[in-house]
Amino acid sequence: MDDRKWMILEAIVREYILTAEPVGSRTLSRRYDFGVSAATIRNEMSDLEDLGFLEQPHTSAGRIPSDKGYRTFVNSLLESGRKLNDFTTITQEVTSIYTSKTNQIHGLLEETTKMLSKYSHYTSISMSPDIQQTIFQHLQLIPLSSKQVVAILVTDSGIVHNQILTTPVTMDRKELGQISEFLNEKLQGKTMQEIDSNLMRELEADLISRYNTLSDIFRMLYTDLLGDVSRKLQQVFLDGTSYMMDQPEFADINKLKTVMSALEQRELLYNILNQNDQDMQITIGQENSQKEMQNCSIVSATYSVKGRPMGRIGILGPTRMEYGKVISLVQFVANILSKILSEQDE
Amino acid sequence: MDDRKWMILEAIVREYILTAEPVGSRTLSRRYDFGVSAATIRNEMSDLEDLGFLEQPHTSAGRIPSDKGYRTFVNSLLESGRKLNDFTTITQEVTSIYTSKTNQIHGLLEETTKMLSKYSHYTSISMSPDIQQTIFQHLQLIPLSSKQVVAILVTDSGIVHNQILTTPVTMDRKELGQISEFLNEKLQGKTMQEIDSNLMRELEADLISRYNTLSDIFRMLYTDLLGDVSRKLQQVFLDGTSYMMDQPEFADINKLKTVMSALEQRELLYNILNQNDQDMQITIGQENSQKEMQNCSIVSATYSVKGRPMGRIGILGPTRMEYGKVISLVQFVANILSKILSEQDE
DNA sequence: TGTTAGCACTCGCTGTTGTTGAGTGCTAAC
DNA sequence: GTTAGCACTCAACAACAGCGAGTGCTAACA
Repeated sequence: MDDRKWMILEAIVREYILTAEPVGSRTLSRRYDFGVSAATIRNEMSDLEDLGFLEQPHTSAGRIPSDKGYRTFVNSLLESGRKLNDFTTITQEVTSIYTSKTNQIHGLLEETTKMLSKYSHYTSISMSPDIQQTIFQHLQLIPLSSKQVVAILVTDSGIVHNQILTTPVTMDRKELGQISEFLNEKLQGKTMQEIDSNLMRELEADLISRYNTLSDIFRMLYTDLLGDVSRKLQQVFLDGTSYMMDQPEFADINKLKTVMSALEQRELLYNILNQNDQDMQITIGQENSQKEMQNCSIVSATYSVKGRPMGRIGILGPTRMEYGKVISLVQFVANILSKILSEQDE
Repeated sequence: MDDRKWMILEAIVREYILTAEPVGSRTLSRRYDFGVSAATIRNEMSDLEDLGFLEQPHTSAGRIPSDKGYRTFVNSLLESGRKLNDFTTITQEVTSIYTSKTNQIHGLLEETTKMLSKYSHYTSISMSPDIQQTIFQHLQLIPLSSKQVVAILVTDSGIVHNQILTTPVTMDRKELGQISEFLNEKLQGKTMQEIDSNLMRELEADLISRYNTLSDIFRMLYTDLLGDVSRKLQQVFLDGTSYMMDQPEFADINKLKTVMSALEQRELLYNILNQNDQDMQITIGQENSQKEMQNCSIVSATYSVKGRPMGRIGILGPTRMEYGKVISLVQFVANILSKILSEQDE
């Protein structure tokens, strides 16, 4: 793959991203100056097709990039390392939106999703922190009625979960206080991941020996709040789905429906956002494990609190996506979000 | 408007809802037996058009119902009072879905929305309770770090809100305990609506005189959690948006986009669901105050806890909607939901 | 050997035209 | 008041031609 081929491929990708029309050799030679004629470009394009970087919708049309073509383009973007797009101009705006928001992580993520859509004109997704990665901070049990207890779990980075537990027997305030005090002492500083069934069994035994009392609520706490319920509690935020309809590739209502239906399934969203756990993750077309999404690309990044990765935010669009712009934006917003979250946790 | 006209109008509405094709006089006379010829029907249809119940897409097409036509049809459905559609067959399924769910209202509403879509094949919406209508039950302040406090508000019917407050000065556990104990005593049993700025000012004075201490956190509690933040805290659940794409009236991607964009605006969803506060509310086409929604109809009903209306659930579709089925379903689900919510609150 | 001009060919897109058929309104007879 | 008959309308569909952007191939050129 020589230099000229590379330049032509890049030009075709850029041109197609811009126009959404198959790119022909003449158009290309008119708009770009490669110092060779259309005929030469034609030969190069034919080669590029043989190599799998381009595709031809039909014989007498121009070429469009294949997934492999986009992939090469994107890799080169990433390797080049130069500033792709400059979003520092909106720093002010973004931070002001963030700080105006309640300092609850869900509110921040909701705003994040909105902003990603607003600035990219693509559909965007955020995912609330994987609770397993967070650190236990505080547990509080509040009696609500004779048989109902609200359990409040606070982990670091401002995540608060609550759960109503209905106990078979009446619990008095003192018992509840004992249990929560006990757990607060034992679980302090542990990551939620470390709080597994083994640990809880130990603690249960310990609790019985200490207070000579055993309660169902202890087990309920584990199954409903502390245990591996992370997936259940992880929220997905979605915005800008209607931007999908601006894309000519989704003019066909059936293609559109395939994608839109997929976007309604939380589990599926979770999967497309977590294909691997690289910090910056770009999935192009067929690379996507979810077949409903194989006409789409997803650019996502992790956000973190004090260096610990917590969740992902991302942008979803057709494979013909403005990768340069989108990658910069996602990276930029993920950085600010991480900064805000880390600061506020102090 | 004589009996025969009425029968013809009803037949046209039913036929059009079924086929989505303009209904002609011959089709009608073939499928229904009015005992008169197509020509007579033709005359009647012409009259119905003059009266504003029907419309003609173009000269040589059949007629379709106007909004007024649908309205008449729907009113008669409601007045007739007879069982429109029987959904009792799915009672089992619905209750089992509900009881399998965590007894948190948000989880229930999420499931409700999913079910409404699943059984109706239309887009559906739910709205979490208007916190103003709920009754204060408990407030808890948990110190998180030296300057951060988690405020937990529990109101009746299992609604728990939490909010992280960042105080300018360090609060000790005792002070927090005093404030929450004080407020719990004073606010017990009040509806959130009653907790207004006047009451809070009184309480603030009272608190100062009692403990000779004043804290910013008191005011923050009001502005961020107790005060008129109901709209902010009210969540909207949406599901089945992709069913919109099955409707031939939205084959035009621009019409579709208008509606889908509207569905992304929470404020707007709130408005369309709360056009008035009748228990069962049906808004047809142009009756809708939101112009983006004037190609749509919305059928919604309140759900309540122990007779107190809390929020709404609803179904949204094209004006050519299966009103009979949808009305029954919404009513049915709202009833079960109310029952579950009222029981669980005991 | 790589590059280029020329040329025949392909094929989706667009616009025209004709046909079909469901539907209408009107009129006159029942 | 009802109905049969009839001329008329008009969207939808299919067939067809012309256009134009694009291709691959060939032969000539540096």
